Amino acid sequence: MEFIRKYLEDSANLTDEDWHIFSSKLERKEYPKKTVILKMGQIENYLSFTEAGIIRYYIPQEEKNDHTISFTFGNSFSSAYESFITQQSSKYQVETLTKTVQWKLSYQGLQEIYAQTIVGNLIGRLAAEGLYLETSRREISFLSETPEERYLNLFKEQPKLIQYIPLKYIASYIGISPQALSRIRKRI
Amino acid sequence: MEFIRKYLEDSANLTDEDWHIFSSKLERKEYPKKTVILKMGQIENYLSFTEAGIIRYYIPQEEKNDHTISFTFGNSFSSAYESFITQQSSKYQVETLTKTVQWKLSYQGLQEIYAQTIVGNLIGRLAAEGLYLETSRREISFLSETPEERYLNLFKEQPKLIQYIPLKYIASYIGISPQALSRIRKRI
DNA sequence: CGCCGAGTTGAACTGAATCAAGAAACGTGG
DNA sequence: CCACGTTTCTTGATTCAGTTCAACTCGGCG
Repeated sequence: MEFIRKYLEDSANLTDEDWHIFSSKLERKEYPKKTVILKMGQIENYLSFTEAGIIRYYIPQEEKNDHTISFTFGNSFSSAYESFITQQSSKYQVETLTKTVQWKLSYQGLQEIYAQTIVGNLIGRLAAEGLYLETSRREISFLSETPEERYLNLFKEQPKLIQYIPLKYIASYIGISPQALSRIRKRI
Repeated sequence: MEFIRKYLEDSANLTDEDWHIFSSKLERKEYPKKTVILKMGQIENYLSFTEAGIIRYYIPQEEKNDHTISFTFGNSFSSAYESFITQQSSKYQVETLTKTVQWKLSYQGLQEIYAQTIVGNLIGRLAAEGLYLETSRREISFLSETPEERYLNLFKEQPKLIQYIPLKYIASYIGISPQALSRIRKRI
C-alpha cells in the first residue's frame, strides 16, 4: 500500500494523520483477467488505485466493434470517473485485461476525506486536472490527426500500450476498424 | 461582479473573507469582437470569468479550415485551461466572436487563493471536474457518433450555439468541412 | 453600387467501413 | 508437449461518406 502514499506525496504533503484517514478507507480487491468490474449503466462507487494489471474502459456494441475510451495500467488511478463524480449511471464498462489488484476507495469514503482533511481537495483537484489534460489531448487528436497519425503517436508516446494490448482494442481506441489498422500497419 | 459570487456559491459556501480575497484579485477587461485574446504558443496566464460575449478556442490552419475545440458564452469560465494549469505554451488560440467582458484572475493570484483559502481547492476541483465532464462527453461523441449525429445532438443540446455561431465554425467543431455540413443540413 | 465572406451545389477522388474468407497465434485439455 | 478449437490478424472486393477543388448565389457593408 506504500506505493499509494508515494503516489499521493507527489501531489501534496501528507501528514501521518492525513495518511491514516486516507488509508483506513482503502479496501484491497483482486480480479482475474477478463473480469467486468463495472457494467455499463451501473453507478461507479469506487475510485481505485491499481497496484498491478491492465484495465480497459469501453462502450460495448453488439454485432460491431465496441468503442474503447481508455486503458489504465498499474500504479495509477482507475474509475469510471464520469459516473463516479456525478453519481449517475456509467456510459461505459470497465473490464480487466489481465489479473488485477486494486485498492478501492468508496464514494462515501472520499467525501469523508474531503470533509476531514485539507489535502483531500488538493489531491482531488490535481487528479481531476490530470484527467482533464488526458481527455483534452485526446480531443485535439481526434480533431486534428488522421487515424494513421494517431497510431504513430501512440507508438511514440505509449509503446507499452501497443506492446501489451490486442490490436483490435487499439483500433477501437483510435476510432477505426481492426481491418483499417491492419492496413495502416502494413503500409508503414 | 456579483454574478461571479453567485456562480461560486453554487459550488461552495463562501465566507465574506473568502470572497474578499477572491474578488480583490479580479481585473476587468473588455475586448471588441474578432479579437485574439491568446495566441497559439503563448502561455495562458489567466482564468477568466466571462460576463458577456462569445469566445472560440481553435487551432489555426493555414490554407485549410482550422480546428475548433470549443465555444464559451457569458456567465462561464474561460481559459486555455490546459496551458493555464501546466503553464506550458498553448496548443490553441482564443478569440472573441462578439464584444466580450471578462473578469480576469492571474495564475499567481489563483495560487494565492489556493494558499489562503480552504474553499479555493474545492472550487478548483469542481471546476476541473466540470471541464473533465465536458471533454469526456466530447471524446465519447467522437468515438461513437457520425458527424450527422453530432450535429443533431448539438441542435438538441446546445441550440444557442447553432443560433449564434457561423456554420463554418460549427463544422470545424464537429470535425468536418463546411461543405459536408451544408450537405448534412440539406438532407435533414 | 460593387465587393467580400458565408453558404450552397456539383464532380472527381479517397480513405475507411463492411462483408467475407483465409492465415496465424493462443490457450486449454488430453 | 502436442492437437484442437477459438480468437486475433490479415487480405481482397465493394460501397459510401467526407474531402477537395471549383463555380455560383446570397446578404450585408463600405
